Amino acid sequence: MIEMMDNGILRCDCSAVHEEVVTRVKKQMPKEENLYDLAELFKVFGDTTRVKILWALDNAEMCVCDISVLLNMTKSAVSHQLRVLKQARLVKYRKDGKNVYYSLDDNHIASIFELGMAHINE
Amino acid sequence: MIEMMDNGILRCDCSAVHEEVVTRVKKQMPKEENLYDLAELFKVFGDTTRVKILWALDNAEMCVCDISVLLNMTKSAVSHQLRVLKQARLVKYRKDGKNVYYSLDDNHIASIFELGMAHINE
DNA sequence: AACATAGTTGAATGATTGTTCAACTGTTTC
DNA sequence: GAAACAGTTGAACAATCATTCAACTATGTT
Repeated sequence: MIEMMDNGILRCDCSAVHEEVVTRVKKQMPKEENLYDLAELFKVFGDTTRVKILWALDNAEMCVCDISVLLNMTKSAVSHQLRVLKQARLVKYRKDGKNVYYSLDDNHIASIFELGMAHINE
Repeated sequence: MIEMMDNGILRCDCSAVHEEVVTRVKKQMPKEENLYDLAELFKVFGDTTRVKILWALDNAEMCVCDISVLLNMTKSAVSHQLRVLKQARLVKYRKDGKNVYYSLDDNHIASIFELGMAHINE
């Protein structure tokens, strides 16, 4: 039997065509929480500005002003996005005088981007 | 000198602090178009439902009804998301009678998800 | 032919989100 | 101390998006 969800109400408007497949796959699925976190991570990658920032920081440590000039955006817009990247533990920063220097905080990023590019150029 | 953008108007409200870094990084950046496509791809990954569908299809070929039961969602909602995945060339399908069977159309997906999980569990 | 089921589709809606704007903090320099 | 600059922040706005709903197509069954 198909396992019921939390509330016991089946939202789906059909009966399983291949019950054995569904139950088997259900067992092999990661925890709901992990899948949610995974989607949240990709959501961070799912914005042109953030992708550009990450790609840039993969090449060099940069301050907010540098990134602003590079991407031709306001410091504010860049700062907002850096905050998102910071919260996702993708970038780290160090302060030096008036400047705040950002750099990558994860060595998986380049690999993930490579794989993404591989899919696009196919 | 920092290269001007298309319209010649600098949106950024500051002068580059490290001009040489900016120009060097700018040279090493991929084409605007490729970075856009990359972000678009990750945008597809950036939704819990789609992540679940892809993870499920990595384990077995399934029809819409199966996925609906597995995720406890309406066929309509699942079908909408399958369309997005189809457009991104991430899933393919075959028709058989009343059923439409979906399966993965890219062997990078599992690797990308693995790397994403690696970042989360750190 | 009529009916049930699998799946798709378009419009509508509520929620999320990226950028802008203005105001702010903090550091350096004159 | 005041001006200048780097960076942050919160509210507001426009745009995007995931799900729902209702109507539809198409295939199989009786």
